[in-house]
Amino acid sequence: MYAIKESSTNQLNKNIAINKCPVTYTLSKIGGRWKALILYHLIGGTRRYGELKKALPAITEKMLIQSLKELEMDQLVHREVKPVVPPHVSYNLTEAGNALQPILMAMAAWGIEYANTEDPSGRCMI
Amino acid sequence: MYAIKESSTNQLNKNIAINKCPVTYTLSKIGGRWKALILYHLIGGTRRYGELKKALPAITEKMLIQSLKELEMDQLVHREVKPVVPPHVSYNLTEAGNALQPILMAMAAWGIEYANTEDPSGRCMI
DNA sequence: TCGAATACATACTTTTTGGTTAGTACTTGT
DNA sequence: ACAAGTACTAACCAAAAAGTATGTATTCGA
Repeated sequence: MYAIKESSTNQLNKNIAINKCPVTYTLSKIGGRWKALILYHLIGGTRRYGELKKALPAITEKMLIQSLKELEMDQLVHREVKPVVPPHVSYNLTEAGNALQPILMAMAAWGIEYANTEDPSGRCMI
Repeated sequence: MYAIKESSTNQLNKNIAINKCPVTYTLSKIGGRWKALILYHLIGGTRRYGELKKALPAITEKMLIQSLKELEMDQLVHREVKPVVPPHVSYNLTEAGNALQPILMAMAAWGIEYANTEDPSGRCMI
């Protein structure tokens, strides 16, 4: 027989880990399928929403805006809207976002060295 | 109305990302709730199963061995069994695992700088 | 007046990840 | 004979993450 769950230990454990450990904290900000990738693309400089979409053909629009929104809330990217029509929205790294660059580069380097990724340039054109 | 799903785009997308992008590849190896943390603890040197368990009180045994197993399969940690009883199993980083050290350290440093984690030493005693 | 272009929003479903509970094997100490 | 210690294993389930499909607003140019 199975006992009843009263609250999410999953969520609880997550928060414990995030609050007590900087490594987990960092991972919570750049983890998931797409965030690191988006950040990596923004290292190149400001990008419009549509440019990101083109650079990441495999991502769905939902995941792209969802990720961008979370990154914005976490103050890793900055969103700028030009009030024109059709809309013109661009994204670029904040200071904290920029500070992730060494991590992202190190991850790319490690991946290039220890994996057989198809594109050894590390440009991440997914 | 909803169309029928014939195969996992989720899995597909994941594999595309992993195969084409070294950043995503790296993340796929150290992502998730516990792996980075375990690796981080192994930086200190060889640890027994029970030592890891004690160091990470919040992790369940299932997640600990599951993570260790995956890390072993990915050749990031090496598992050594002494055929005694009670069993004596220890884990340590492989060369590839060791090469992750700069990334882990950089993640810890970023977390310490940009978060208010409870333990600013970065020791990750969860 | 209709379509194209841009940047989203929302409701819903599937897939994956993580947690719960209970049990195993083997030997030493009491 | 039985508990304790060590390192697991497996069946089951809940919660989170990711994907699908469809719809919105605005204005310009044809």
